[in-house]
Amino acid sequence: MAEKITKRADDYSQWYLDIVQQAGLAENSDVRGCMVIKPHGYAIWEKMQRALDRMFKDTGHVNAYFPLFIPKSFLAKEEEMAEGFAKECAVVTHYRLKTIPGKGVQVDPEAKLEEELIIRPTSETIIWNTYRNWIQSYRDLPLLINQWCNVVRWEMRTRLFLRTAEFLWQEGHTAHATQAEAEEETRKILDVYRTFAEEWMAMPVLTGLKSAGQKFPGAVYTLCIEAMMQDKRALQAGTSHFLGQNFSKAFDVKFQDQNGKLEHPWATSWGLSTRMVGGLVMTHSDDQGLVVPPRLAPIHVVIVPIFRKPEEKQATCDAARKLAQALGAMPPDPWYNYEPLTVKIDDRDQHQPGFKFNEWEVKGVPIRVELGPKDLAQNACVLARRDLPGKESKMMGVPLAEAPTRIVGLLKAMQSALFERARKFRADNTLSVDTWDDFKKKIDEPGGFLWAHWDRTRETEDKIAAETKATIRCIPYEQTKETGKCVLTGKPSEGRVVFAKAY
RNA sequence: CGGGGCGUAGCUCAGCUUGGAUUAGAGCGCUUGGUUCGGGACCAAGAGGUCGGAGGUUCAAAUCCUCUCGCCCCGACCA
Repeated sequence: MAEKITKRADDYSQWYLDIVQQAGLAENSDVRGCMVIKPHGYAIWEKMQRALDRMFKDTGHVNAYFPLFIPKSFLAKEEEMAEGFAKECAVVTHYRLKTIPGKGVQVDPEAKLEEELIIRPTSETIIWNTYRNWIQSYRDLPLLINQWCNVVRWEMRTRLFLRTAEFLWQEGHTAHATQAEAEEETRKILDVYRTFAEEWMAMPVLTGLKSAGQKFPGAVYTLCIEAMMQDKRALQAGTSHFLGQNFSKAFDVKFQDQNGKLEHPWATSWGLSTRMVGGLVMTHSDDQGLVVPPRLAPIHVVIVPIFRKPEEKQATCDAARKLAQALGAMPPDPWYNYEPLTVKIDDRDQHQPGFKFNEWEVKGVPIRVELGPKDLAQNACVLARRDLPGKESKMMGVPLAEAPTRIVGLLKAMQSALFERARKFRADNTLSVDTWDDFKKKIDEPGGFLWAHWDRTRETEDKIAAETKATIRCIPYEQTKETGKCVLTGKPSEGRVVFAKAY
């Protein structure tokens, strides 16, 4: 355990892989492009799930589950979606193997499926095929359903969490009687995502509209939250789509309104995936290891008792257990989703304290408590915050009786400090550009988010992408009204959009 | 899918050019015992590898050849 982590400044993508590996988040599996999410990584995902799930429930959504397999013909019913996903679909063609003595197994050619099944890259088709039977009256609407599941997109090039062939996510699929209501839902979910990203992940995000070139195939438009990683590249962190009547028409879903008239319902869909775990790593972690925002930390506090003699071990561990109990008994707080604080006591005697300090720093535990004979003698302990590493920032001589309250205070302080730091980083790496020369220069150096005018055409967007590798990340909601000239073509523009190189 | 790099112990790698005396090695990690213990301890003794896989050349292959699989980087692609 605990070797060197490549410095961010030396090799950012190696640094990312080192963090993921050494913090025990995930590893590559023997299946190309598919990862094994290890307990510590999965625990973070579970925390994300619980926080998001509560937010979905609080906004009236319910969970359900739809099949992994989708008849191939379903995909074809919505043409734009078929086009968008055809190239990355895994296909099931047979339903049986046969064993060959001494040679293992082979696909039984007799067992060919009449209709091939694709493995869901997303579930709009099977869900809207099901909704046809569920929706008859305006009284059946709105239908507000979410599912937590895995999906498969056969990616050429994969990176742990950020882009894998199989990943975990939630996908919401709603049906509404009116266009206005569906559009409101699309916005409402975007707001849920923004709140989740900023308040739970401590990850500042831009919210806005995707350009036509970047939207979800099958959507009328796509809204997104977009974050900046520490290498100044953009990460699409969540998307919410207004689907219009595209799927209700494709799957012939109709309802009778109050006047007895048959109408196609209006749809939305929205998703957020395990990619967010990668985003979390790349937003907060440092050269020492993982940094997890306290609200999503699987372990909030680690207590390291310090001892040499058996009686010291006894005494410090007793005190550690007492403190852990006191922390666990803190009143339920929506701030950590009404869950008890999790506390780990590291009483292993095969490692020295210094080793343990480093190991828990690599794993990103927000608060460390050091508890040795000297502290015990004055009924105190030492506290250290993960985002302020080093000996200097330790808080010495904190009375044990006050420790639980102090720790909760530190967790909250750390959460906001992480958010502020990330926000400042984004602000420091965001600039406006007005000329094409300036754009080409600044997209490479210094890089980051470039606010620029754009003539709203697909051709210009593609040209800029081809020449600079920068894409339009979003057309932000929050911006000052300003007319100008497209940075490439000079044609009139009614507002700036954000360009960046993206993951 | 194209270009490049790399696959030898759990991890990082040496050995390969010039095939054979290396009985396949080192450091870290792991096991056992002892001394240690407030920022990655030390000593000793151990366990652990069909050299990514399959063919081929040869008296002899980790080493040479062919094919194949995987990983990393760059490109193309990417809701």
